[in-house]
Amino acid sequence: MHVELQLDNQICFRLYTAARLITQAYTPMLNELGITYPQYLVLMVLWEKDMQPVNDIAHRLLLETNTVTPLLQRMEKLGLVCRRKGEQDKRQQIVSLTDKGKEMEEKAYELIPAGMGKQLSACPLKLEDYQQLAQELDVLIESLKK
Amino acid sequence: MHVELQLDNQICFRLYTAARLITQAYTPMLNELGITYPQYLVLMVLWEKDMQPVNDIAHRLLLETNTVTPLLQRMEKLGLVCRRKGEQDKRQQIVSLTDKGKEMEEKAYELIPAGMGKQLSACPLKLEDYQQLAQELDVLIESLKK
DNA sequence: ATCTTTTATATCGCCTACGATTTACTGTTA
DNA sequence: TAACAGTAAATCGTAGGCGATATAAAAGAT
Repeated sequence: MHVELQLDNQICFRLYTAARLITQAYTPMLNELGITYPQYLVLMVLWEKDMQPVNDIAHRLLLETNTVTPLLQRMEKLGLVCRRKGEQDKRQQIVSLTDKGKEMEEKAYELIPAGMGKQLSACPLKLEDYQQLAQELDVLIESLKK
Repeated sequence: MHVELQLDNQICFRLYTAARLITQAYTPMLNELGITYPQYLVLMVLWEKDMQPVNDIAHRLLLETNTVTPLLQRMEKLGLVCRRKGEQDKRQQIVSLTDKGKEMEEKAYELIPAGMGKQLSACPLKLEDYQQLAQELDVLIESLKK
């Protein structure tokens, strides 16, 4: 078989796998919070800056609105966010955190860094390795978004 | 907000994003082949070694059988693989490539390395960077699979 | 040999992702 | 201002991922 087509030689397969596995590592903590990983991402975006239109959230996460809209609808049902029409631009839906959504930041702060630290304690990567990894991923991401 | 919970500080968000974007980069070539990225992964596994039970394919890809089974069912409909009961162990389904599935390797070899090279030509990462990235991802993956 | 446990797949339900299309509203132009 | 092009969300359909459960066959125990 062609060497170029071997699974072991593919950066994409590694990214695909690493992304799934590290998301799975978040799951126990996220289960305690009652949310999923993409929902956690949306909350992080809103913790940084509350009251954003759907498009801004989607751009921040590099997702399409047809992914984010249903995500927000589910989060609204969970009582984490609320959505209301934009006042200057009525096409927009402005998404804001409910009290429950805001309070979840403290709970996440108590659970997630500790939980991930525990799960990655066996991982021999050092702080510099993570920083380098982050930097290389940023370069790759920047090149791939058109 | 807590620095630990900022999107920009999260390796997981980078992996999640990089995985999605690089998969999207494969899509134009995979569309020409009429398959999806996970289907391409299964084909690569079978190009390496034909006639494998569902479990072996799933283990190779670090996926669950409840992901792989429907994937294989769709690939069977596309005429890429066929499945038949194992002879020694009748619980197993042995998956093998059809002629169409085998021929796709050559087409993939013509399309994919060239297509990805083109899309990553703007990416400033060098060969050593990719090798290092691959190595760090392998370490991370190894630590995360239980 | 029968009963129990384990194992290999399959099925079900929910939640993403995302291409394609639709709807409502805005901004622009004739 | 009436028509039109552009934009923000929403909707629809298809294909993953994955937890939970079901089913059938194999392996082990009594």
